[in-house]
Amino acid sequence: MLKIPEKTIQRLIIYRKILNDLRYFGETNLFSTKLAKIAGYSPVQVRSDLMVIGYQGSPARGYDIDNLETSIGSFIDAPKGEGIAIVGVGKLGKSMLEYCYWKCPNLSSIELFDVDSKLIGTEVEGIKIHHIDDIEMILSQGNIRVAIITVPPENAQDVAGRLILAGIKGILNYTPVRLKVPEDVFVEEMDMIVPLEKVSFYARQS
Amino acid sequence: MLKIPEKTIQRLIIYRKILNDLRYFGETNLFSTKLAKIAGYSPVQVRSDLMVIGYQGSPARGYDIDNLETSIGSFIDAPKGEGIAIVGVGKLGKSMLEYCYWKCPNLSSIELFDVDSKLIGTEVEGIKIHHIDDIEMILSQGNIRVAIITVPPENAQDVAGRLILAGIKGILNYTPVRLKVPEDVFVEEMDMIVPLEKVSFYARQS
DNA sequence: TTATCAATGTTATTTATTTAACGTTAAGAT
DNA sequence: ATCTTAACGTTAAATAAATAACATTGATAA
Repeated sequence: MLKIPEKTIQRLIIYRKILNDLRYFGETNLFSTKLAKIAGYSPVQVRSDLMVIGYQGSPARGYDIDNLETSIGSFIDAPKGEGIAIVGVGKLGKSMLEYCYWKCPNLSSIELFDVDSKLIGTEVEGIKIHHIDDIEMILSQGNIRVAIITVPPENAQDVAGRLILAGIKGILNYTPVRLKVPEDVFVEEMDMIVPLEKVSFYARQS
Repeated sequence: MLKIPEKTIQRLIIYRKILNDLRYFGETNLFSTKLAKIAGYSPVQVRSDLMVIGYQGSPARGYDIDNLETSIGSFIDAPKGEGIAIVGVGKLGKSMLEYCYWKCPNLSSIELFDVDSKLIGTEVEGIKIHHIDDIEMILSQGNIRVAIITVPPENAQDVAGRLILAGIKGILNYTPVRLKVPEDVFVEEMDMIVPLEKVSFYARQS
């Protein structure tokens, strides 16, 4: 399978969000220049990204917003919706849950896990928290391939290992730990100290 | 000034964290191979990154952990520590605050802002929450150049504008809004939907 | 003292990504 | 009907980033 650059995928997701917003405001079509300006890229970048998904616009009318949004969706999204697991239901985990719960249109299911016995069995947003030992049992039922890790750093690698055994193929790692995973597992680093220090650095350069 | 690639800066920050951990466990020196393995990059990558900061190792002993950590620090960090402002003290803002408060060694000050009158004047981690209208007044006193935006999307652009007027040069944008900023302001997009959809996509590819 | 050797620093090559160039298309005007 | 034009799709060039190649270092041991 042809490997599509991560940056292209990221931009497509951003385009889709913008198109969604514009459609909400009643817009029906737009040109690459406008999309580029809103997204913060160049028009050529936009056009060559759209080439990847094979979407055809018209020189006269540009892109049909509704159509393009749908096209990006069918390229990016899991056809039957994505199920995710959130491991670690602390403050950050709860933030994530609420965010996903309300803002992710393509989420078909969310499972919550923790080790704290005081939390097990309680509910957040109507979703019950399971003990982490039940991960394999629960994940084997649904077709959940994505997990979010929001546990203390010392438990991160262990949790990652269990998730992978349970069939997880994509991880959002909110811990500062560098996870060791098989190469068919996709890890996105979500630690917030790195970007904070990075922004601090570049803010000073300007 | 020579522009240093963002990826290099990110990796340097990651190296520094790893070195700090190793030092904590009593290690004194290491080779590029080991650092690369832990970080998940190639040894050449590590060496050429370290070239950027001009750090010299020894073919026989590799890199002195203590020295290298300090060298990266003096390259990356603000000499007198960095002050940051967090705008929007909801669940996510509070998570961020706690995280920064406990985990960021180089933070010299944190200011909190919100619009909710119920929050103004109350404290989190002993830090008082100010009204957003006081941003310019308060930021003009300290030398705060970095801000974290964790407000509802509809207020994001307005907040960004005010921050920039108040002299902010770097922004961590936790909203899904594409901010319009002058080009001397560095923005790091922290929206979590994009990476979630991205991981979902690549998890399906494998 | 000198030869060995493993790991470094640096330059060159390759690969990936972005930007530019240019031919193509189709609506609207002449 | 044909010309103009602005934006598209695609190929080519330029830039940026990662990798490979190789010369350099300096501690160790013969």
